[in-house]
Amino acid sequence: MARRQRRIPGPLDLRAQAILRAVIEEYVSTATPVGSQALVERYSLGVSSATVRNILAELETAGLLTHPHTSAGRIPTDAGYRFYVESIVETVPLPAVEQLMIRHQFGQVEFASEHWFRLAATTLASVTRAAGIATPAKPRSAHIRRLDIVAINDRLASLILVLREGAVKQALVTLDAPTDQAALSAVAGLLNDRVAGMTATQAAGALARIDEAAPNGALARRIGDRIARTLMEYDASAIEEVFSDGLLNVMGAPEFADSDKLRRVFSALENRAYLGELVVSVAGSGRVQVFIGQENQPVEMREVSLVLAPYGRPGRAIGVVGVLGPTRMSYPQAIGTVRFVSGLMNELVDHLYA
Amino acid sequence: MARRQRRIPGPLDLRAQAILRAVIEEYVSTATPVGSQALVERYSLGVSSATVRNILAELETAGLLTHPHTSAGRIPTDAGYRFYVESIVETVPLPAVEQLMIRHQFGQVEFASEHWFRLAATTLASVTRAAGIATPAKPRSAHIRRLDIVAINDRLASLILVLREGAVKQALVTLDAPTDQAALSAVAGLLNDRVAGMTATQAAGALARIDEAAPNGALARRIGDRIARTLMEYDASAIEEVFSDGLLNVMGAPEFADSDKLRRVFSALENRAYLGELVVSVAGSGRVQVFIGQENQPVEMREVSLVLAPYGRPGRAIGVVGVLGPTRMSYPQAIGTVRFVSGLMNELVDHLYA
DNA sequence: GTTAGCACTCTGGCACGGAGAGTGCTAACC
DNA sequence: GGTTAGCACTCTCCGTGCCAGAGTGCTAAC
Repeated sequence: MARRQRRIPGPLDLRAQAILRAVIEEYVSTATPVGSQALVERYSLGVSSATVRNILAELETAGLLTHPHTSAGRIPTDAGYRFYVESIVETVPLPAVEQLMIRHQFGQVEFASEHWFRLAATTLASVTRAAGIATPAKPRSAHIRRLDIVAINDRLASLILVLREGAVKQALVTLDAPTDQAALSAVAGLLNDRVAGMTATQAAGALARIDEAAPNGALARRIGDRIARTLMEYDASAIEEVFSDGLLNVMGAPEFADSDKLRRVFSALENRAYLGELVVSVAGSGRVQVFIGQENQPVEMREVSLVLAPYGRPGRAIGVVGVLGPTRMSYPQAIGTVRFVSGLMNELVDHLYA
Repeated sequence: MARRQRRIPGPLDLRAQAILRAVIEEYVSTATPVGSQALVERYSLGVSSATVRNILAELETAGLLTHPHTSAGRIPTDAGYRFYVESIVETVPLPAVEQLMIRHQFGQVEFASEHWFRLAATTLASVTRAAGIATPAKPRSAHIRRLDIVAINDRLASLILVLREGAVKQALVTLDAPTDQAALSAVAGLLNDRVAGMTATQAAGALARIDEAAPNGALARRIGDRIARTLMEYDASAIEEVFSDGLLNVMGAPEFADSDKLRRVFSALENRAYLGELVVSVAGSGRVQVFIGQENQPVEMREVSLVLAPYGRPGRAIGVVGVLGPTRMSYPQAIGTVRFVSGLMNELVDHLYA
């Protein structure tokens, strides 16, 4: 059987594919190594366990399955899952009933766009029984739609920036001299005229041309600086926030009975650099992406899988929604669900920009 | 030794207190049951192990220590920790060096008040090596300082409410008829005059008196309703958000090697009702509160302890900062740190309201 | 009241052994 | 040639027994 040796999974005959599929699906649902016996009993393969054993051995030399030890059943390798996802199984769209239910839930929170991405994570978590993750849609470079300045006391003001992309940013500004709300409103009016519709760099340019000698000029300058800095900082961060829900689902999986594994995954999730990079790459791809076990860069993530999809408008704001689960997860379902939710988020964003 | 039987820990002689203290401090640092031998070796008690054993037995009948099994050392009970915290140990103020370091960190984020409470949690986590938790300061009933309306498209507007307490709330409003920014600004001006400085209920009253027949009256009415609802919803939630950091520290403790315990604690932390109640009670108390193991209402929290303190201004906004750790934690240090951080937060809030 | 001494108890680790599961191989079969 | 029955073999898992070690509680002496 080691006759047709192959390193990369080549064209597998249909029967082998069916058996690989059966092993994966059985393992996904039972979490225990799958033996030849169990396969012939539970799947109508039309062959005996001995034949199945031969094929299992083949799949193992092809690198798609392994053995925890000699007398145990087979479990899929990461490559096995990958092959399964790419070549064997067609992704199942989310059942219409669930689609309707989710749409209904999103209807409930109606127009509180800042909560959509949280709801997306929660929904993904409950449908897939894994952890749902989501980031708010964030533009590569934000545009100021409008700014407002509110006095807090005579030396302190709150700067409120409404972005074209829907987000609101807030910052405090200390003032050199006692200033009342009237002066602040005047400056707000002035600056609004100057910077509305601009990005951080454009605004910085426009603000540099403010005449400090003009009435309220120094104040406008000071506040202008704060605006530019706030926007720059916002643009500089790849992700604003990563919201996750249902981590408890993942914690419940038998592969995480050892709390050390959990620790590793959690610590990877606290690593904003990694997540930011991931989000950027997924956002760039424009479609559902699957990262299985070893395919994840950080070692701590090598025992889990991610199914991620971007949402939003490429030119404008982009965010990511997805699912995190053990490598032993139902990929077709996860992919279908993530695809649906990202589509739904797209609709919502479109509605906002229409 | 069962002569002076007592249910509630009565006045313990000084030597017994010293031994209880030694047991607790030894157990806190080693996480293994403490035997009489170890005590005489590591603490200069001036008596033999036999005497120590007698006293340990006394402490056990007093309910302050237990035995995992006959031939094991002693571990403190929750009552033991409670007695230790209340009667034996004086809380240690945070070392000046660390105080300075923390002040410095808070200086770095300068005036982004929305981030203070996150930083507080992060700081508490890193200093105490447990999990830090914090909520933003939230008023019992919010006051509108100012409102602003920004058109998103001709049927959709973003409502921005700046609260006296510093927070900014955002909501979307769908419009019955196509409306431009000019009309929205006019309505914003009108409503600002009407509701500035009001609470939700006051605003609802004032808004009810808007004449729908007046120019822009219907629009003002619609937006007014949205304002009232947004404020009501904000007031209704006991807590806005609970931010936690350093949960990894807690996960690392040996008592959580079993991932099921972790699961329980996490699920309790997802229970907003419980947290809300807790925050309210701590906020009401006005001082550092310690909840040890069994003293926590939810069963899932019976294996951890909380050290919490309120911050903010009683009449206005109040939040909570604190630490969550295993019952086997260094209470004096935790209390000292929490006290310092809540004091620091008070200073910051005062500065904002001054 | 304190202490030395000692019997007693319980855990944790380790070796052993049998049951069970599943494999790989061989030889027969269609 | 592919398929299958049969079987020896391997490895885990689990329960049992055993031993060393830690620590207690008690007693009797100081």
